[in-house]
Amino acid sequence: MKEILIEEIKKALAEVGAEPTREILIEKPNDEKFGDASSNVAMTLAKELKKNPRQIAQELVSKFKFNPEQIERVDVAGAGFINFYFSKSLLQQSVAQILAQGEQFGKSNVGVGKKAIVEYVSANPTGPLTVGRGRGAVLGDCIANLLEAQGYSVTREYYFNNAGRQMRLLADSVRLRYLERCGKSISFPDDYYQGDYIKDIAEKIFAQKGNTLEGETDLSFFKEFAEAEIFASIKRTLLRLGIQHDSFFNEKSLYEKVQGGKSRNEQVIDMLEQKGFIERKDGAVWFKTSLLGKKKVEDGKEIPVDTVLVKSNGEPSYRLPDIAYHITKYTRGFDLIVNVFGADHIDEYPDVMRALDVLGYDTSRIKVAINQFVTTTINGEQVKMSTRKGNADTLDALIDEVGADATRFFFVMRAKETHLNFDLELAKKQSSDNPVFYLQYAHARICGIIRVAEEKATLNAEAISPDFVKVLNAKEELDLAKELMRFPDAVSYAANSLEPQKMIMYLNGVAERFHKFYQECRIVGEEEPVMKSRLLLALATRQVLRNGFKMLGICAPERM
RNA sequence: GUGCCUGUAGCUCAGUUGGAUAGAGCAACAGCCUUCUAAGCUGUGGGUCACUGGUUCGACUCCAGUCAGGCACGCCA
Repeated sequence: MKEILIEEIKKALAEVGAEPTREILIEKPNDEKFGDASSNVAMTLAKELKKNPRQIAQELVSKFKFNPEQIERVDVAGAGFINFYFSKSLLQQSVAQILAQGEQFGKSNVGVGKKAIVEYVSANPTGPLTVGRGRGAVLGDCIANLLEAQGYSVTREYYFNNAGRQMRLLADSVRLRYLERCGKSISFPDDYYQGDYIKDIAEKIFAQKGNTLEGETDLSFFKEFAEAEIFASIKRTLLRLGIQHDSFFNEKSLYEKVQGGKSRNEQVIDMLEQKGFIERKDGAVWFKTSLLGKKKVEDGKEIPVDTVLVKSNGEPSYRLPDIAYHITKYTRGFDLIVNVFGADHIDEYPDVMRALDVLGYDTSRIKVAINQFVTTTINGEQVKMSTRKGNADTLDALIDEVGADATRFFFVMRAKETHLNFDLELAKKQSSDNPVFYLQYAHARICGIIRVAEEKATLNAEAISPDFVKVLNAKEELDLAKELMRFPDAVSYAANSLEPQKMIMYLNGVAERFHKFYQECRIVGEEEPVMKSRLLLALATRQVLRNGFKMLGICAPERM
């Protein structure tokens, strides 16, 4: 529908002899008396054409040739808004169209033939997922769903590192707990992993091996055992939320030699060196980010800053594999690269972008979704989340308390850049305060109506002729149809901005319109044509809710 | 100290390249169930859009500064 309006505006502009300098925007006015769709195109052109915006709008409107079956009338209002009013038959037909398209309704083909990669979670296997991680996990998953709905072929990737200092620390933490379990007295350092899960892993080792590993000083067994346990637990937690990755990318592979005898890490250094961005000093290899404008300010003076890629002990810093990893996203042929990560990783990303940029990669393909932290409060008191300290609020515990649907919903119902305050006490309450119930209730209600209607009127709702949509007439019916019609726009809007919460906002509107319709319009017991037309509308509403729920990854319950 | 994010109703938050009378849920108050699920619907009250200045026909939106909170600032990952 939007396309039709934009097309017609473009045609009219051409006739008037004006060029649309900016994208033509169609909005839904916030007051229904201003029509069903609105454009401010006349006002944006006022300055260039040196004309009164109202006059421009009038001229455009006089050129419009709309099908009266679709657009009833067009007005000019306010400072120069062009307001469109949809005709009844358009709304009626849209209901039939939704039912015909079924699960496909809301999908778009803008991404067909394009490959997208969404990297999310990417937590190293050092402990259970925290509540804070859950936000990025759900956000990333919803973004992947939305992109799929846009037609992209989407790869969901988890990038992880099972080497390095943190893993050694983890392994030794497990070893010490194991010795403790064997009855040895140990001293457990403060900077080791404190969580109870370490003891659980040690317990498992003890159950399998008894005290045969007491004298073991090599950490590799402990490391591998702990890693396998923790990874399994992470995957289990994610699965509870319906999250499954297609690909697990091990950072270690970037250290391994590929054809030509060099690792991908080394290749990055070679390429940067060719471009003149490498400097070797103090025994380390530096990326000359200072040449690219990186600086810090100290005592009012600006100091250019370079970045270490290989430490003086010969080990790469994490930035080097990060760059190499991103290059693989290009070489693997992804057209759209989405990275989802928490605010704590905000500093590494400009370095990666700088490197990709100087190496000639098109960084406009990369979209970054940075989610702010989740602060959890218990009894009004803030709890800091840290895996190492062991007082972490685990994502698993949260799912136990509030269920998978509410967990997913809570994490994406707010804009990602807000600091989400997750009140555990409130979330535990399984009451009607819970906003996810409002949506799901609408779905359950529809299912209930259809059940009763099929029983009492002995009919098959799915088999009702779509011709009955022509009976739809009441304001509440047409308002609901109008809202349903907007679904495809809502999906692409949410997908383009990587903001699943816009989907929730939209679905809330649908539920609201449905509840109003329900209040005013009875279905069962009405005359047959009216009943059938309303059943069609209810079915279309159910379809939109289902399609939307699927993108959010929440259930569509038949009863509540 | 520097960078990024945030500040909108009592609370949690929406607010579409700057546009029409700043919205929703919860909480409060008042109504609506002999009829398809009242986890719903209707209505009322509630605002210095953190503060100050600037840009312009027009600013919650853009710019500058101030205040408050979060995060990050390592040859840790």
